[in-house]
Amino acid sequence: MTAPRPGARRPDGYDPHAFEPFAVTVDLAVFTVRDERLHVLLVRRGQEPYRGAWALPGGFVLPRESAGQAARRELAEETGLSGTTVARLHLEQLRTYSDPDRDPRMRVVSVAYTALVPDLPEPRGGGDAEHAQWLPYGSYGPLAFDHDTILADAHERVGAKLEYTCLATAFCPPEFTLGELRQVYETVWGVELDRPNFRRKVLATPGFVQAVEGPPRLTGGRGKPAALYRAGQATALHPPLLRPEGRQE
Amino acid sequence: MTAPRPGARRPDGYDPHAFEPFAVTVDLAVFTVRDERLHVLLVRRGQEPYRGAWALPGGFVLPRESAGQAARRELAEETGLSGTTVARLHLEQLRTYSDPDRDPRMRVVSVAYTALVPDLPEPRGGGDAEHAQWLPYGSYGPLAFDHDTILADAHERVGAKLEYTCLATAFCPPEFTLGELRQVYETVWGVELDRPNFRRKVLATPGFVQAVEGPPRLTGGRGKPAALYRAGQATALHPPLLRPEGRQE
DNA sequence: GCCTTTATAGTCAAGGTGACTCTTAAAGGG
DNA sequence: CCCTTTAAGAGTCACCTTGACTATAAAGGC
Repeated sequence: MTAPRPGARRPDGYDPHAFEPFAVTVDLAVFTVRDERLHVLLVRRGQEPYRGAWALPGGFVLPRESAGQAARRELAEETGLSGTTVARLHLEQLRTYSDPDRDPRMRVVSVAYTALVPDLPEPRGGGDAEHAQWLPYGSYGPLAFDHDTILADAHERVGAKLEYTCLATAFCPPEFTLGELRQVYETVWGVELDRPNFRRKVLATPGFVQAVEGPPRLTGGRGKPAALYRAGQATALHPPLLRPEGRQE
Repeated sequence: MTAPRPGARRPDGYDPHAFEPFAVTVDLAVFTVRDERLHVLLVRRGQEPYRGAWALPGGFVLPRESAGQAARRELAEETGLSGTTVARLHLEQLRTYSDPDRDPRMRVVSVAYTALVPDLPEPRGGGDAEHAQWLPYGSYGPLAFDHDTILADAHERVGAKLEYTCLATAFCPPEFTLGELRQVYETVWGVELDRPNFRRKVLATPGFVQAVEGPPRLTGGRGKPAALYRAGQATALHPPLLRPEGRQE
């Protein structure tokens, strides 16, 4: 009834040719906050199918690498960032998409990853169709393949993780103000948060952020200069920072 | 540098033979609560590698099915339950394991699923090595392949989801008492919960459970007979029901 | 009839939350 | 230079949730 299987109890002999070969790829949902809007890294397809449509960056998993290694390699290639820089970015497996018809050409199983990055300089060759570009979330037509679904799942996941992890600092540069951190929450959730309450909750969570000693200023904008903070060593938030009319998956 | 890729921007022509073929399987971490202990469904391997070791049930994804369909099919085969019964069980994708060396024979990428079931009758042919068996969580030696890792990840995920979803009812029969529901939390989390407080929180969450009209009793054990409840239509818990010294992923 | 066990009701103090106000320190415009 | 605008940051207050705890009710075992 079924092919032999690694790790199963079936008595059949093991035959490497008795299974259907699949292509395995990774797809990347890369988010950043730029100009107070959530942006996504996308590439324009130059061939059929979906020629001319936007798609998530990604690529094949190579013979000797794991899906996670493939994702980090693709992220470095698409953003033009150095390997050491990419190694510090937040990259997390989202889930795997395996509908038999998700690619009209052949059977492709794709492991999707979500990456969160601070506002980076425009990817190498900005504006060049050869490289990925930042687009405001939602500001594009339908994406190729099932990438709209993947991106929606990724957005939902990021929004949920902001509630109970310190993930928001991954969107920020090494040193940031509480206003910038609040911007992350407001941008991803699409809501406005009360400034004093946000401040109180963040500072009340040990290990979320830690104050930077230096001069308590960082100007360029209007208003009273804000103190600088660095990401703390905590990874989970207790208690969680729930969004106003919160839902979850 | 890389093979051509569906959904990417590369200008290369598309060549279905330029990628490495992978086998794609599903692995199942199936939990239940039996005799106040958390149990897992395992199969004993009858062949090398890991001959004689316990392993998670699972199998190949067939050419015309998605990973989710494969998982449900395998679950029906391993438990001996009917397709309609299995269709009602809670089944959820956990994550994908793709280390190049996770199977010594060949390249196998496995999509892991977590299933939660009420205390079922022993799988067909109970005690028969041909079929899966329930074992108390942790009561076995090292599992085959990376299945210890998968199972630990699944356990962590289930524990976390009990906090902010109505998942616990998936462990219970159609009608259950609040004591049984509390048993689920205590068993999965490995803690004791205060009865009155647990009751207050569950009943305060709209849509978590709904009272059954009938006679407010279900006896067989000691103590005052408990009222019966059914699972409500809610899926998320607001506010969450946090475990005592809670951690998360 | 007593003791044990479990369900269910109720109390209370501590702490977290949302909504708000007020002050301070900058930038920009006339 | 003054006044307005903007944002940071301090502080208040009523409400609600929470954990810890006490009390009562209803069953079974001896």
